[in-house]
Amino acid sequence: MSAQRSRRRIPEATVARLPVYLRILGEQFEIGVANISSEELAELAGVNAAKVRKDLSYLGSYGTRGVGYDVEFLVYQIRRELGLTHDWPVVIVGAGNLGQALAGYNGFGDRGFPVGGIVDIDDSKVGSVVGGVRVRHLDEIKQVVQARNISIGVIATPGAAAQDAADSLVAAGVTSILNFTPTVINVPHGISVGKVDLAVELQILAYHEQRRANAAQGSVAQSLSSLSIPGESRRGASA
Amino acid sequence: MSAQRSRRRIPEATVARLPVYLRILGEQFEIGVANISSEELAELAGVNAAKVRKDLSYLGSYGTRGVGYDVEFLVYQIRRELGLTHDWPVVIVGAGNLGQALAGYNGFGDRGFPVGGIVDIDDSKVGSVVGGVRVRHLDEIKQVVQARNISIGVIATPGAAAQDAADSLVAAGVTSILNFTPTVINVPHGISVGKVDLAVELQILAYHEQRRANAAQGSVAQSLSSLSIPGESRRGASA
DNA sequence: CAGGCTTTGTGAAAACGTGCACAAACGTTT
DNA sequence: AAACGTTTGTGCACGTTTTCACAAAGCCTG
Repeated sequence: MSAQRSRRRIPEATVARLPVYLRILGEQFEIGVANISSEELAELAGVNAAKVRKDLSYLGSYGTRGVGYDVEFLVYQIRRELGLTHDWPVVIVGAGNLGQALAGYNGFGDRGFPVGGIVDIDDSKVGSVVGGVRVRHLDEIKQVVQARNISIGVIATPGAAAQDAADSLVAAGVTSILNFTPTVINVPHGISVGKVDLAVELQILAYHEQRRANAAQGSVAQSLSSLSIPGESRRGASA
Repeated sequence: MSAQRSRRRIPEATVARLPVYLRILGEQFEIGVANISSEELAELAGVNAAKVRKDLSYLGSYGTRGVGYDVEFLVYQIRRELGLTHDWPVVIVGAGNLGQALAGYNGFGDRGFPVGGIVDIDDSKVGSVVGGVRVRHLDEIKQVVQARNISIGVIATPGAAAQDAADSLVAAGVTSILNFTPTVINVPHGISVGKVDLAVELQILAYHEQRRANAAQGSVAQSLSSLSIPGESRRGASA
């Protein structure tokens, strides 16, 4: 039974990076890499090596000094910490363009999040099959959620319907929501919300583009264009 | 003519929130709201009012004490700061499931990012029309980019092709990339990279779900699970 | 089994982001 | 024109995240 007691709480910034490490480690394992150093993993993830070590240290002391980390073991530990030891079926609200694309996207189920149901408010969509799942009416969401014990919902409706969708999801018993609309949704305490907004991402890039343009105009031609590595980072969810 | 000189650099966290304010302000303007306080805007955006004021203060002192902010003027200022005073056509690499969904998604062009081109490496896809744009071959990407003076590229390929796509985009002259694949890409200095990864978002939610489950098991059924309203934040790009 | 080389794990410092609290500034009312 | 209520703009303290730097711990070689 349980040897491990209460893990220290993992910082949100670290939680957001663990999936990236996980994916990379999985790939490395596939191609036969049995051991990896923080330096190598950092290179592949596009981050600082010290950050990798600190992130991994929240899982426990699973590295070997002078050697590195056992890839397979690390994969197991990260999966365990993220709660990926079993599947998390999701319910998609909205069977329009986006909902259909999401349902058809295999990289969804492949990564432990099978589509457990799709609902839509539009009768003309109900009954059709997308991604191998039959679309049911929004009114039946509670049955869908409870039948499969679903705790994660995805909102893929038009923005105007997002709050209604969120309310329906919460009423049906869902406790985590991934919102693909640009609308900000309100949920009760205790419900986690994640957001993906294409327009926001593009507008951030536009800001950098515009900044580049201004800088080029302000100063003269500058910059060496030596190759190097990028740099990513992530966001937090709720708390 | 340029009256304004060098703006102070805006923190990345603020840049990520400005699009959210912008959207809300646009909606408010549509329904006839001419003036708004930081408190009201904060409520609608799901953030702290002081944060709203600090964010807006990076644009300049455009509020009126005792009154609030002029909605229309604020919309203009944010758009100007984000570089949204003109369209930014984008080129999509990959005409598969995701690429087609993106091209067909109107909320893309509607928000100032029209699809200026789609390319794919697969000859069988070349020539078909998605979202009103004809798919061209990856080899022609440079012509596509230069003909429309495109500076933003979107990677919607399978993960394994992401680095190649990034290289092609950079070679074609694109300076900002939005990567929809789970693969981490390397780009030269000076190229901005944004990333959208469904699996990562879901895995973060899974972590919170699992944590909730553990907590419920660890302690007895406890009262209200205190934690969490929404609360979002965003990421930085490269440099 | 000692000495050298490598790599982890982590304290401590620096950088960054958030939220409180309040003076300054504005409109309104008397 | 003074007193009052409202709301901005920001200094400051606090919390979080990143980065540095190095001792501790392991392997390997001779």
